[in-house]
Amino acid sequence: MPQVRTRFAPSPTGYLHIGGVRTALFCWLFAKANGGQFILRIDDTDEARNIEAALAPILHGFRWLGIDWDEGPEVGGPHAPYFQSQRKDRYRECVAQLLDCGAAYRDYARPEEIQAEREAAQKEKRPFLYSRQWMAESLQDAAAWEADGREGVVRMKMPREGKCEFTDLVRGDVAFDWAKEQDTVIQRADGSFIYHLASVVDDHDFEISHVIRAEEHLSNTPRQIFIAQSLGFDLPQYAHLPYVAEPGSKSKLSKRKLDKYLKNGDFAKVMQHGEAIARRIHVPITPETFNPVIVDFYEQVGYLPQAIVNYLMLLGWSLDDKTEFFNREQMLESFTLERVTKAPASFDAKKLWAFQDHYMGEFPLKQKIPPMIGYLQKARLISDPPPCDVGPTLTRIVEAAGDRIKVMGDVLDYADTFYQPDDAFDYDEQAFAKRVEKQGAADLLAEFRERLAAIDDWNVQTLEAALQRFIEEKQIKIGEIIHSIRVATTGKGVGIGLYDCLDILGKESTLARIDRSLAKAASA
RNA sequence: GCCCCCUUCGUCUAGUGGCCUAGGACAUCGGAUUCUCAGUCCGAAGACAGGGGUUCGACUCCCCUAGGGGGUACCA
Repeated sequence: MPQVRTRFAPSPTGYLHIGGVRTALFCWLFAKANGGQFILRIDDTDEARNIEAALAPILHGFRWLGIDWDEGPEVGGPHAPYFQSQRKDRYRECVAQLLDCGAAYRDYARPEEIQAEREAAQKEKRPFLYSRQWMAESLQDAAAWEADGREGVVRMKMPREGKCEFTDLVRGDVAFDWAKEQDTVIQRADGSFIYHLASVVDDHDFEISHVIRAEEHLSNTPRQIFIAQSLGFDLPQYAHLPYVAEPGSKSKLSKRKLDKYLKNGDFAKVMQHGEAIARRIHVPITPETFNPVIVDFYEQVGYLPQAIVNYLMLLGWSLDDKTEFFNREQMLESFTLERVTKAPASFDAKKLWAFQDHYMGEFPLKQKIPPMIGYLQKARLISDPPPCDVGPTLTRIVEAAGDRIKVMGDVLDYADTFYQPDDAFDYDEQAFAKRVEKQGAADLLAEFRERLAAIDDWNVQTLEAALQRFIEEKQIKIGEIIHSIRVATTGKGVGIGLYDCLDILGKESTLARIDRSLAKAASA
């Protein structure tokens, strides 16, 4: 096989769409699995103003996911520039060549005139084909029409017989009638260039061997093939991927329909969970920047990139009937286009969550600590720079929390109380009412507080022993006391194991917190 | 309207004529374990879009219908 080169061509929109990443991932995977290169090209044909700013989050997102590019923005490469906005001279040259060889023509029809022909055809239920009435056969034609105030566009003079046949690496053999293909515009009246022309020229110039893109381009392929062939280019291999569909439907996933997706329970849960974290770390929550259709959402909330990549890889691809987890090497070893599915796959935020759960579980404790310190800082629970003793304590907390922490941001829920002052930590009032203010609970708590006060050697074992002895003497079940201790010392109804909790807190804090809670209960 | 593509449990999928009374995963629902929560273990329920062919035999091949999606743009 000749050198494999694939490309992904994002538009600088300011955000990285989850569906776009999936397509890019497959391009990257295919290139890397075949010892090739992955190129990033920027589709900024329409006069985008602030390209740099709109591009930054996209490049950042790719890097975060570990999808690195061999050529493109910021890294350059032998075919630079990789921005369509900077390649207009080249497109102009190609249009001239197309005009010269007769594959394209200048057309002076007004949009209304084309529209009228189209409607007439539809009325008669026959396929529309432009009459080429305003096709300039000569310079004189052109001059005359221009004098008439008409504006010219450049159209491809598509073949009107035969079939366009090609083999798609995902779809198999596909065929289109040439006669059904419109004389597509390649250059607008204002001189700007249409995507199809730019794309074909770029793919050729950048030596792209495999055009892997979303299936919405399948129907566009014949016209691109014609443009490429007319320019004398060798054709790349094509592979059209099914698009990523919205939760619970087969429509294409779109950033704009967030409201609709939030009606889906699983999607809503993931969103709410993310929002709760975002609020605590002061990340603005707007549909434009913060929602589960955008990759940045996951980075903010603290998902692991490998979870996202693994999930996305399995959206429209599978190795067999069993294998679910792939590390980098396994991905590259097993990825093939042949095993890409043909039908669209809906995005299931809950399943992504399950992958996150898995990868978080095997992520080394030590490596969790630095990012988690970041969350504590952003939530203003600790200073920046962090106090030097934060590491060991946080490690104990995180270890005790175990797999309760699903994403990095969850650390806030389990650690916050340990970083708040004994006289000012927050209470979950509902839990407090249920467990501390309950009949008799405060008395038991007060009694057990004295047992705690008597412990000299404060550790998990002695704490557990003390509580066990206490419930035996009192002839009560552990459930009758343990919850009130938890709420009294942490303010929360749920949390890490109680003995770990008290040990981390230390004797002094534990007693102070119980006292504060008893006072609070008494005053209620 | 015309052209093209697609269609297996709620979701992601395995399945290339007999291995399928259709397998796995997520979600769901039970039950067990546990100091809460999370987890873990065990179990249950759940699909070949419909109709015709072809064949000894069809989830697998062919045709039709329906549904979904895309294209038909001086959008990408």
